[in-house]
Amino acid sequence: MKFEAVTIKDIAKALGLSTSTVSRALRDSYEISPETKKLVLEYAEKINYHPNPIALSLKERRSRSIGVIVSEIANSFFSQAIDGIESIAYNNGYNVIISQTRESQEREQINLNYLTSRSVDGLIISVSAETSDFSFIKDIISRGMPVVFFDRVVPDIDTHKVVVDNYRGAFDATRHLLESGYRRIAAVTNSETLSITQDRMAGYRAALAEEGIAEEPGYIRSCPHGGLVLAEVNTAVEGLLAMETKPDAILALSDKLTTGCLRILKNKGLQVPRDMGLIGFSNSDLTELIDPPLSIIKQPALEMGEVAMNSLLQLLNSKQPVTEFNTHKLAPQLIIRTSSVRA
Amino acid sequence: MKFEAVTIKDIAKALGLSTSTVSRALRDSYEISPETKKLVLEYAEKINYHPNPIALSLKERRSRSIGVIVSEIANSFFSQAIDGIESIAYNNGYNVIISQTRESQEREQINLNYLTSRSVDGLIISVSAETSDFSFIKDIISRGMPVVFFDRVVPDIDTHKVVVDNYRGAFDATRHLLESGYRRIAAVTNSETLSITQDRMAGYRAALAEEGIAEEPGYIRSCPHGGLVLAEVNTAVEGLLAMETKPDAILALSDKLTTGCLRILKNKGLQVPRDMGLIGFSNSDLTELIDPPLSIIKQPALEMGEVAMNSLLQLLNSKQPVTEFNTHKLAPQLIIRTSSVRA
DNA sequence: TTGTATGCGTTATCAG
DNA sequence: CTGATAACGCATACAA
Repeated sequence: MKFEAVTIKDIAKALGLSTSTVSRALRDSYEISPETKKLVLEYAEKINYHPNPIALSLKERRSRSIGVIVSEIANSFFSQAIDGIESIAYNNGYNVIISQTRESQEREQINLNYLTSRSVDGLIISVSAETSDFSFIKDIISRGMPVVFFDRVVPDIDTHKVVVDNYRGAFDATRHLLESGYRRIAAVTNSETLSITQDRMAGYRAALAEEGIAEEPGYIRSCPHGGLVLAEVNTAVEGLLAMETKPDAILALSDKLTTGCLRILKNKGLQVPRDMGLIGFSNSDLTELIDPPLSIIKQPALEMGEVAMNSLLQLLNSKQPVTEFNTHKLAPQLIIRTSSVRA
Repeated sequence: MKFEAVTIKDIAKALGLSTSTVSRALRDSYEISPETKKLVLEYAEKINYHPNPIALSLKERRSRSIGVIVSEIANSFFSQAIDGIESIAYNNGYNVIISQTRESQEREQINLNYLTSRSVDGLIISVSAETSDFSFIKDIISRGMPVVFFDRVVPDIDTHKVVVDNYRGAFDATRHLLESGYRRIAAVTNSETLSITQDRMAGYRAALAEEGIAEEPGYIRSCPHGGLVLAEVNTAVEGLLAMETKPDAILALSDKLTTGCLRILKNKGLQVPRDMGLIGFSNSDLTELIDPPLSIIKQPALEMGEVAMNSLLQLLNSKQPVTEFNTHKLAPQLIIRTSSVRA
């Protein structure tokens, strides 16, 4: 017994009307008599009629669903952002289809392909760490698919973007470390190709430069898969600790990297910030409960999701092709929790 | 410029063939000549043809997408479960549409209604805390919609279910507290109507009974919205602390409740487990980094999601109506991290 | 005010 | 081997 829904035909047959009359009655068309309308509406209600959205999609050439592509759902930042996206989507009658790339360019391509041919009406994308070839995304945009980037954006693609001020976040955090007395500040970074990595590194460098501190290349350790592969983080931190002049603090450039660094330091018996300064981007909900509480740079993930979805709605609802695009740059929250006095 | 996809018609026209021939060539039908096939396939490739899945859905009466209904996406347990669901779905060519209820029965109804009106081939549901009337879910199942429950199941609805052994989890945790010397163990619980709450409370009670400890009603504090509303948790914990014979330990029955209790205790200057024992269900990723590390009952969320999706696939792929249903009961992981010696 | 015919993109059935 | 036609469920231009 398959899930068989009632169709307009069933109503028409039962009431001795034509499908078009029923259709119009259901849509409350002005050209249907009140009696017929009442008849149809009541019967539809009674047999629990719901229009088939697939048929509607085929007709209207839109599905009222949007696709979301992130690297990993089970990540505080992304799940909070998806929460925000879903809220706005729900309020506007859109379904949200999610898919994850696990930082793989190939999966990104496949998902993109799948979703666009799946006739989603629009896409919200945070690109994968591995992706270097954006021609495919460019292509679907140029073919008229509304796309909004969030978090990991592609600078030279012209469309709505939603980010935090990554430069400022990293700058402020680095400066805070400097003000706390740290001088040898290392950076554990995400894939270098990501916009967010570049912006954050720029902030890091600027803060150091401002203090007249020369950049020490050995202090910059990149994790191409952004901490998704824990071994990468391990290598990075071990590398730092093995240096002759060890850094005295670490700036971690993503959620996973922050908790990864913290975990590794702890495993080695090093306490933060007593033995090593640490501050990083994070949206985990327990950083305040760590003892001593961890200082973090927090992104307004929920709000970013909401803004992204609202931006997408704007694209979806505009009849004219949109040519002016916004880059929404929200403020990151620098949350200082540890005593600022250096050990 | 709308996103216009290439259709079979375009290929047919360009190649001077009929749509049926093109369709068959694309599906590699045996009745098409190799030359024609080659011609069609190459051209399709060239112009980047992809079949319109909406048209296919209409024809095949299935959408190759499934719906997931949870109370909140931005929750470690659920986001990990969704991760697992998406992985299996992806491997099997299904899209995942997520929606959240925020523990509201009304939103659950609306989402259910929206998803079932044919746009989804099956559903994976974790019911909302508020829901008491399950007739609607019963109804859609009886009408043939494949449904799998996970985590929060409805006991008297007959379908596949995926849970952890909640009884055992709570039982073991409570016994651990008892073995550590705690005697006045309180329980901060989720909505009483939830299956998981009942099972966990049964485990809690059994462990106490085994030790000959009488149940103290004042020690059981319920949070109808499962910690989604922080004030609820606050009231619960404050209530416990205000009692003349305060409890010496707390069993927290959900993710949000565990971190909620911890946060509140900390805010009051009470340290766990020195001043108050605490153990609870949690899937947060930082519990090991708290100092002293927090003991938790962890659910294999990712695996639960995978099992749920696999169960749903079984329903989706069976031609016969399924009459035998499994309840997959996975083992919760009791992770003891704090020193077991009572203060 | 209501009914008939057409099309959205695809495949299955039936002809040729 | 290939083509014309109907059907999936719905909305709408066109008839009546």
